[in-house]
Amino acid sequence: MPELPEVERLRLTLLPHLLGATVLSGTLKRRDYCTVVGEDGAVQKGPVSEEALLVGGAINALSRKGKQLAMTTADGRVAVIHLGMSGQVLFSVGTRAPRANHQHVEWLLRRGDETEGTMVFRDPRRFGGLWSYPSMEVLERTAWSKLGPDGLTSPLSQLEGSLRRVAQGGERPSARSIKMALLDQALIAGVGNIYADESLFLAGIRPDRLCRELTLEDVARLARAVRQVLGDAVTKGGSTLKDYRDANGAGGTAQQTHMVYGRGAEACRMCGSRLKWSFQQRTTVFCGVCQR
DNA sequence: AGGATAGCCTGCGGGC
DNA sequence: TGCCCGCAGGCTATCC
Repeated sequence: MPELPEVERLRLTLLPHLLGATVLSGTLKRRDYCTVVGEDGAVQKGPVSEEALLVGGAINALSRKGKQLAMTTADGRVAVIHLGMSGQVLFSVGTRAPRANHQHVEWLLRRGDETEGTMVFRDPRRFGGLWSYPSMEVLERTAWSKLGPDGLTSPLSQLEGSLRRVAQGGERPSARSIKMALLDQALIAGVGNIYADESLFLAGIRPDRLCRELTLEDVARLARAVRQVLGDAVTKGGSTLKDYRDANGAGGTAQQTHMVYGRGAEACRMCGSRLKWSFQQRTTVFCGVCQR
């Protein structure tokens, strides 16, 4: 369940291995795992050129928006990784990566220090994927512009602004529950099921509250909670529930301090009352006492 | 057009 | 022990 903190952690741990590295080769082991986007935004699945896999390029940036990670080469090409729900990107020194099943893409790199390294993208459930763009401009125009402000790096006022639009007194008050809204990447980018539940708990807001009934105070508190929950999780290396690993194979520890996620029917860490389950299309856990 | 829903996909845990 | 079922969820397509 990689969400923003896990992807950010992956970015931070990949950075020292990739910055300045030259892509010697790229292999797509599953043909339909990569989508090539053209200059006009048209998409094409199927056979992928070496160019699309960044071969021959020198990686000069790793950027992230929400849960998407973009690798850029000096000549402008971009490859975007979505981890989906079970995706992992592992880096290893040398020309051979540890073998595992479901390895869909493999890159051989020559790093700045002249040693060779291998980067493998594996994704058992295949909810993730690789997207190739001719330039950052096309990525921004066709995809990232549709995402809301990044939950971690956008100014707090923008997160608040996004939530305000769908709340009481906003431009288009929404009949959706706030839980569903938090999962909407067009509203705030990067929040998934784990951190939506955690943010709502911290803000003291019930997940089934309707957006249009939230007050401006609720919205301000929630925006701050989202920012804090995501930031804390990055510091802890993300949540490793089962699959998640950073580029070096290390797991995170944020799951140890979850207040509600995965704790249905257990005692609330704040008030001791029994946490409740609900299903807003996704499993949701909350405290009926602490959250109103 | 906003909002709800189905479906993609594999691994795993529970029940029998 | 082994099999079947249900569940996990990010995202897109589709329907109402």
